[in-house]
Amino acid sequence: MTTTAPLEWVRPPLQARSRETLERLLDAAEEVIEERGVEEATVAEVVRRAGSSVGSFYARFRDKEGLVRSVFERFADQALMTATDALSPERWAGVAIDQAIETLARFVIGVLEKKRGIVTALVARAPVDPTFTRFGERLIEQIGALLVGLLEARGLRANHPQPRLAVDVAVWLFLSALELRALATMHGAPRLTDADAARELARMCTRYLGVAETAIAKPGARRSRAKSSQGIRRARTRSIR
Amino acid sequence: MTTTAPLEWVRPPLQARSRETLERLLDAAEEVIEERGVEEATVAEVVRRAGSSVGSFYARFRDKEGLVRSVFERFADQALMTATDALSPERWAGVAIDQAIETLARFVIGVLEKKRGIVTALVARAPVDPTFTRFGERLIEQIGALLVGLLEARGLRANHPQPRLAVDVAVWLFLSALELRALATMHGAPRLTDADAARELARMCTRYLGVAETAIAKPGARRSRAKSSQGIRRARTRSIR
DNA sequence: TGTACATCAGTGAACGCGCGTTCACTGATGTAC
DNA sequence: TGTACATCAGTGAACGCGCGTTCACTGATGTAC
Repeated sequence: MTTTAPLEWVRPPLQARSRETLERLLDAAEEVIEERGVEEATVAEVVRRAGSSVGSFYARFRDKEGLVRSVFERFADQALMTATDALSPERWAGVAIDQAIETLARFVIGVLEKKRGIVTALVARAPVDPTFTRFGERLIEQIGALLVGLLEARGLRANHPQPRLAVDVAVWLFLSALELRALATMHGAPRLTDADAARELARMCTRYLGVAETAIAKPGARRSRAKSSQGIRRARTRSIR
Repeated sequence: MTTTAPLEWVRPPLQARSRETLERLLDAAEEVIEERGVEEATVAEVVRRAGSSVGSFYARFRDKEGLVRSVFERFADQALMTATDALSPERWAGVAIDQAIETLARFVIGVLEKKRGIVTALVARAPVDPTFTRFGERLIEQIGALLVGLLEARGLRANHPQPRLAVDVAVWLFLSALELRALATMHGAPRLTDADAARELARMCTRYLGVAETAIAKPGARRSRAKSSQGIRRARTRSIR
């Protein structure tokens, strides 16, 4: 009633000092969640890692839930930005569509490996929290749109009664498979090597969408596509930390 | 040291009465986990629903973790049994492979909708607990083997450098996609209708595996395959509760 | 430039709730003779 | 068939740990004149 209702998860900092504290708290929280999960990320532990104090914490966040949401929201934003950057048509000029998809798959595998903890937590929250359900939808939609761009730049169109839907389905399959694989790949050797997984996902996409596949390397063979994988490496460094 | 080390999650009941109590505890726990998640499934609440008592609980289970593991193990067993039953070649005699897959997809969608809570909990545990990682692998392997059987019964073989691997990949894609979709589909209308999802998964499998697709119905059209869907309905009633 | 004051930012001990677990006890079931 | 005893099964109050949250206080920063 006094001021505009502050129904936010994080109280905006007003000075540089507290903005830095906020950043440190978010970083520390993301770190602990990544290492030990949301349940283990106690306020005391987060605060300790951030070199802050309990009081400072509650000056920034309404409660612990506010912290968790903020971490997730920041992560979701980064993911969307990274996707946009990684899928810009210029980056992939001159690269065959299936090879582009394969390289992208390897990139996503790498990211998910580092972010397994948060991804797990996010997936676990989706059934409970509409916010994060919608995040997944937005991710698929946006990546779908970008993939359409990649196809159009090559004069390709899905051989399918509903080409646009087909692209979204392909993205859905691609992301689901890699996400679940990332969660399960923690213990022991993975059922499928990273290389196999990436190659087969590319094959699935081209075959399902009915866009011609170029010669996909036989298992064991190596190809060098220095240019495109370099581009991806840049993208990772830039947007995903 | 006294007897053989009882390193089990559940102390085996010795009388009929305590066996019934154990069942009621497991049922109650599964119920609460399904409705409100593992965290909310407190010992007090489980015991209350089971019409039992805290003391009885600790007579059966070493600790709360023992309960959770037992619930998961029971669920995993049921899932494997159901899969075996649902994929027996006799059940699908005379049904085109893509139509069989589409029907199976619809069945899995139905099951996952009812078991969303436990599936979520299982997925969230996979990164932490090798037992449940392995459960996922076993599920894929077993379903893969059964799918090969379905293909062979029709004289089909994956058009792929490594046909057996391709089948496993298809199963991996199939299950991952439906699992993640089940988690995200809780709020509001799903991005993709159940019918669309099932149809496209069937299309993906046939195209990726390179086995001919029969005429897949256009979106909106209805087909009746009373016989096969009847079979599935029986399977659900029998093995999955 | 200096002073006074308001607000922001930070600190950590203390509190209290919720939950898993223990334990002393009562009742039921099985077994030996 | 009956009696005595051992073990199994069940009960719920009490305990204590861990964790989120509060609060009274000190120090830093910005602003008005």
